[in-house]
This record gives sequence, C-alpha cells and structure tokens, in this order.
Amino acid sequence: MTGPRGTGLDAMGVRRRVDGGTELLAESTGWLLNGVARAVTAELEQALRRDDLRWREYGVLGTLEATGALSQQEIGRRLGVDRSTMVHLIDVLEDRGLVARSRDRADRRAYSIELTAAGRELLAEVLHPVTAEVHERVIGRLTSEDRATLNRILAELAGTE
Amino acid sequence: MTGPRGTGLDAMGVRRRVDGGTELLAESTGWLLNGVARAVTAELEQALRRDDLRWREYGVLGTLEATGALSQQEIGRRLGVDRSTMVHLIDVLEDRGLVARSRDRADRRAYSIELTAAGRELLAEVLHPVTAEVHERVIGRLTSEDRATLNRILAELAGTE
DNA sequence: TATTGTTATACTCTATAACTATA
DNA sequence: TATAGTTATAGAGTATAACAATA
Repeated sequence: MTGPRGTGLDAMGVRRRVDGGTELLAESTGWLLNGVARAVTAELEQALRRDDLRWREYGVLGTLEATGALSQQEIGRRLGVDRSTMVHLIDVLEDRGLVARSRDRADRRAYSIELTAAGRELLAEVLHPVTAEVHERVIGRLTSEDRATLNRILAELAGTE
Repeated sequence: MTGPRGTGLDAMGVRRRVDGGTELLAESTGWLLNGVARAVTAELEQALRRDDLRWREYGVLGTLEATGALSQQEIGRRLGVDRSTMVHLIDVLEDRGLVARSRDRADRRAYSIELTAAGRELLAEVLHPVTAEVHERVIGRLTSEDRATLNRILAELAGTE
C-alpha cells in the first residue's frame, strides 16, 4: 500500500476526483490526524492504566519535567485545561506524592508546582518506557525515515500553532 | 525552525539525551500528534458551528458519502462510538433531513442509514469547502511536499491500525 | 441464543460563576 | 481593580444494562 506519493492532493490537503466532484473525508489530513491521534491516545490510556494514571496526568508530569516549576494555571494553559479543572488534577498527583505544591515567593496567590523525586522517577522508570512501547506498537511499522519525517512535520505544525 | 532532520530520534520516536536519560514528552510523536489533532479539531468545530454542525456529525455524513448506506452500529464502529450514542446522533441528522432511516431488507432489526440529497448537497457545497479552508489555515504553512508526505504517512498508520 | 436499535440511568469530564487571598 | 486558586454546580458526552423486535 504505497499509493500515489505526493500526487493527487490539492492545495488543501484534500484529495479530489478528476471529475471535479467531491473528495473523501476519510482521506483528508484532518480526519486521518484525528483517527491516528485517537488510536495512539487510546493505547496510551490503556497502557497507563497499569499504573493507575491517565493520559492527562502524564501530560502534567511530562510538562513539568520539560519546563520546571509552573503555576497550576500555566500548566492548564499549556494543556488546554481550565484552571478550575486543574485543581483536582493536581490534587490527585499531590496525593500520590508525584508533585508538590509550594507558594510562589514572587506571587503568593499562585502555587509553584514541582515534580517530586518520586514523580521524576516514575517518569523515567515507568512512564517514558511505557509510552515508548506504545509508540513502537503504533508507529513501529513506519520506516525510521518516515518516523523522523512525521515527527519533524508534526513539530513544525505544533510549534507555529 | 528546521532542527535536526531525522536525527536525534530513537527507534521509539522519543528523543533521548546523550547521557541516556529519557527525554521530553513534548517532543514525542504521540504528544505532538495529539496536540496537532486537537488544534485541527478545535478549528474545525469552530468553523462548522456556522452551520450548526458538530465534527462528529460531519464524520457520520462523510462516512456515509464514502461507503454508501450503513447500519447505525456500523457507523458507530467506524467512528468509535457506542450504538446507544449513535441513536441521538442519527436522530439529529434525520430531523435535519440530512440522512434517512429505512429498514434493512436483509436484516429487519437494522436500519439502513443513507444520505439524502440535502445531505449530499450540504457536504459538497458547504462542509467540504469549510474543511478545506481549515486545512489550509492549519497545514497551509507546510510545503506541498510535506503536506503530501504527512497525508501518506497518516494514511499508512490509519490503514493498518 | 444472539443481535439491532432503543431507553433510562449513571458516570466522567469540563467549564461557569462566585468566593478568598493576594496583588 | 485584577488575578491564582478554590468550590459548587450545571451541562455535555459517554457508556452500561435491560428491553423489544428480529435473526
């Protein structure tokens, strides 16, 4: 299944019939993107269940690992989650000892949310490996070149949102 | 922002530090995929709001257009939606005259859901153009080669799920 | 006995608005 | 006056389980 490489796609990223009629939603980039993302998320959610963790919670931990301490609201901003929704999310992670709340010294209204040693360890020992395993299952069938290309293109799209 | 092209990514699609530690969720394929898909879906949902239609409803119409008549359950299977959830979804589209229910002659427990002329017209005149416009906004900044490549890779992943 | 569509129901997720403490 | 976090609450979306008609 190699299909036409770079041909048959118009400027919109939607394949059109030669007769000028309608094209297939199922082949549009957005549709495919959504389907693949949903598949990956579902598998990841399934895999993380072993550690009683949700995809979203993993997102919080991974964000903190990448950026260092952040306020609840800032984490929510990056994840597309409302600050009211963040409260319970952080509660759960704090109860499990994976993150810690401390008052931001510069602005004492805000918390400074940080990874604990346990949180850092869980990421390194369990979560990243599990994610890698899921990635391997889902995108492992691509050539390594395609994997790198996919990653580059997605990063480009995500970066200029 | 060109970054390393095809380098720095291990077999898992996760960038690793030279020191061997795991790295950056934010650069993993699954994370990027999820973020980009969410952005596209949000924009699409926003655009479809003009026609008082949801992304999911567009999915039903687009699926029927691609495949012809299907049972409610079969549509749900393709969309990852439970049959109980399909009931209301089809109700809405039927009320708007975009699809029609008729009993499947071969199996009279099932409905045969079909696009109406109005449904077909809405797809061609409004929905597909609107989708194309959103695609253009979101992935329009990619080179046409990258767009085609992205589409090909996603189709490959979606096809072998 | 199994399956399609249906309904009632319960559960999850989320945001809105009002509150508090800080700024 | 504005903002971070909190709380209560209400809405959307979803699945589960039981039921009718049909297989």
